[in-house]
Amino acid sequence: MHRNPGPRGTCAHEETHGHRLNGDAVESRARSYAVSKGVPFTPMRQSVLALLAASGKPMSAYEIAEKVSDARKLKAVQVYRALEFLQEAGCVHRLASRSAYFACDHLHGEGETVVFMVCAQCGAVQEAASELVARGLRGAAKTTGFRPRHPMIEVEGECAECAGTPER
Amino acid sequence: MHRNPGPRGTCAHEETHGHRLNGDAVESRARSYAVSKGVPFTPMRQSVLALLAASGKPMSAYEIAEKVSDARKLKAVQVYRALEFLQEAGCVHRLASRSAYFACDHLHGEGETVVFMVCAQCGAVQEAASELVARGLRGAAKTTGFRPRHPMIEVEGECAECAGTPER
DNA sequence: CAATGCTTGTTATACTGTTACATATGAGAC
DNA sequence: GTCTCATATGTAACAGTATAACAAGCATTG
Ligand SMILES: [Zn+2]
Ligand SMILES: [Zn+2]
Ligand SMILES: [Zn+2]
Ligand SMILES: [Zn+2]
Repeated sequence: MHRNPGPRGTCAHEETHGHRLNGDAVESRARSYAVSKGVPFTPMRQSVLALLAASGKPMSAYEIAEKVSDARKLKAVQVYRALEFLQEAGCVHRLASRSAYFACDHLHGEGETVVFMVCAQCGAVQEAASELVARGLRGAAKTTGFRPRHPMIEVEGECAECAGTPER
Repeated sequence: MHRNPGPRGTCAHEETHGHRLNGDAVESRARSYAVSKGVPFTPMRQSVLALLAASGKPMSAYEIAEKVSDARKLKAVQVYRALEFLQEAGCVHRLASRSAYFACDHLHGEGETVVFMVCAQCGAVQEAASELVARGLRGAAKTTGFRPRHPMIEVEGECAECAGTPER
């Protein structure tokens, strides 16, 4: 469903949406990953990813379960299973600060240190890789001999729109 | 309980303990905060803080409820209330990546950007403030006009001890 | 004493996530 | 085709995390 709607351009009513992303590109990344693992990209996985990509904002697993495809009401465990696959595929991230999940259309390199910037007003998430942050983390670790493996960086704040349009 | 045990030096069996911290100093910080807010530093708050400080490792709220003072079995809500106070007082942090709480004996400045380094093996947490990370975050935010407020940085990895003594 | 403000005790409930097991589906192997 | 195997799905129960609501206690103060 909702395949090939043409180019996903910016649309006029951003306030109801999260950061617009290219759902087709995200989905094709998921498909590639599925192929590479020799597993199917099932309708279940497709639906969850499509919902997240269309929303563009973080949603809790239960929120996803309610809203997926307007049809069959999913159980939480089904959503978690789909999310597990999508996270492995790199199409979805988990926001620990909110226990929420969101679609990502970036292609993250292996050692990349990614910063999630979460708007406290509208919930939208922006991502940025920062080599400077990565260096800072390595420096912090070195002072104590800590061996860093998986950094998790989430910054709460206000996105440009919400900061410019307070309380709207 | 376990007041004035003299200087808290390193002890011989670190594997069962987290990073040793000065429980007295932490508690006195909590007392100061209580005074400054005109509220009491109650036995409830004292017990929870003492347990966390003695353990030196992150514990879940329910774990705290079970282990506090060996006596009266606390309800979760009581633990959460104590933790709320202690977090405001700056004596306890929450680890979002583990939904766990740990005592902190640092005195964090207002805008300080703190990195939590969590050992995947032993669970111990080390903290370090990094101005370099702070600059990196500001840089990442600037590219999109994001206004950062509360960074949350948790790095999973291995502490020096566990990295040096794998699988022991 | 009475009023106020905060803490505590208690119950219930919401939200988040996992385990276990039965069933279905789909791709090779025979 | 059918068997077999691995994986995905359906279903139920449960474990773990966190908050809401309200009664009761205990202090300080007027
Ligand atoms: Zn991403
Ligand atoms: Zn916003
Ligand atoms: Zn700290
Ligand atoms: Zn360790």
